Amino acid sequence: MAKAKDENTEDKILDAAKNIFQSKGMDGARMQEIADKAGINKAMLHYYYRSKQLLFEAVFKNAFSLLAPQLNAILNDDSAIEEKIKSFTSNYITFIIKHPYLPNFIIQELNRNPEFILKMKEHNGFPNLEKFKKQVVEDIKKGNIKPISAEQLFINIMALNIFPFVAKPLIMAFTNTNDKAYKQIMEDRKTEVANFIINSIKNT
Amino acid sequence: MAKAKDENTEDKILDAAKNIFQSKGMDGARMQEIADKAGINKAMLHYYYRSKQLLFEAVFKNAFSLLAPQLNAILNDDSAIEEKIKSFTSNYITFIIKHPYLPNFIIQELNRNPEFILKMKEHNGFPNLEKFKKQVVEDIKKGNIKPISAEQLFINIMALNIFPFVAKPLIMAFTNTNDKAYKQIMEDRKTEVANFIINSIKNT
DNA sequence: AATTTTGTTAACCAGATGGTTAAACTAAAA
DNA sequence: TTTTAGTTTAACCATCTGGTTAACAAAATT
Repeated sequence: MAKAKDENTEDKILDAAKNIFQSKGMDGARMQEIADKAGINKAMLHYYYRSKQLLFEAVFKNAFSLLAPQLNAILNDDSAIEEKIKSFTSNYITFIIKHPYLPNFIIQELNRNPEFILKMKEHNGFPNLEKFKKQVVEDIKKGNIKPISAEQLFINIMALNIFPFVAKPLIMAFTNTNDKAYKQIMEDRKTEVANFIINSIKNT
Repeated sequence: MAKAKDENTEDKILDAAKNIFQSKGMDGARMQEIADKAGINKAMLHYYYRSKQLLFEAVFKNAFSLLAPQLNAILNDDSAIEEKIKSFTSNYITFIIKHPYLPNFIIQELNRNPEFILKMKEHNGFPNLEKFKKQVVEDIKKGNIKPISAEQLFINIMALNIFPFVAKPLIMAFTNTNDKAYKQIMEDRKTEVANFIINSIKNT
């Protein structure tokens, strides 16, 4: 993964930190390793980001702000619920294949430090269920879909999309697949998952 | 969480280590903290388990052997697929509510060290999909359920059951719920999830 | 050109951390 | 009662780790 050489130091640090933090977590990451990866002196990390904690937070916020818009796509979009689920599933899986460490990183670090989410909530663009709730209620009333709480449906959508990546080693072991086969299964899920959800909720 | 006082030292250590490792992970855990929690001298940890790594492995194997039988329940049981899903979902969620750190611990540490799963595969009783695959194929042939690959179905079942616990802080934030409301949602899922899955796969 | 500000480095530091050791203690065996 | 083997502790150690400092270099400002 060759880094652009015309990057300024601050960005070089952030890129390196992203890399190390996302694969090893806050506790497993070493400032020296980040400095080495960035090709600079360790003191520079502190010059630009003051402390490991602050550098970590910069990386975390960065990662989170990559994930949040994806979720908003399903929550605040105007399209029909069936369309939403289809496009979200396909887009989201494509997205994670591009950023494989992301969901696990966020989940792991939020579990280590749950108060952290409060800082994220302050940002505008933090995912919010209100609109989605209305849509679900409306669709149930119209008889388009079977009764289900919007929260449960939302959790199911997240679970089916995110979990397979978070639990990759577990799934590879249980299904006895190698990396290639796993990748294919994930590829299949781009349509599979949407069908699974829609089958479950649509009224026949 | 008062520990039984008649426990022998080895067990006291394992209990304390379980506690610390499962909430802080391998990297975040400190040997001194484990010793303190066990109420003994730090040297005892090394006397009984030689190193942090070996103590950790003891804890991990322990945790894994708690999870594996749960999965075998759905994979190697003889009951009908609909029954399986219902009982598994209910049992599994009950189980995790009792051991909230477990799934996250296993997933986190397997991601940190994916080769670790190989050691687990050696154990007999390691979950295996073969029987479940046959059952799914059979049920599709009979027209009981819609066509779906056993792997995808298995992944979906795991995802819907496990993810909400792994991503607890995320879900609480997005659905804007407190601990009590979250607990209720999980309680509801004991039946909700099974219905969701069965709705999706059963032929009408 | 002189000077101030910003960026960068090597060397260093204090505290934490996993692990060791030798001695003390305990209880069971001889 | 004495040995002996197993158990426990306090003190210690080498290394690692996040962070600091002081000197230096390169821009930017005057």
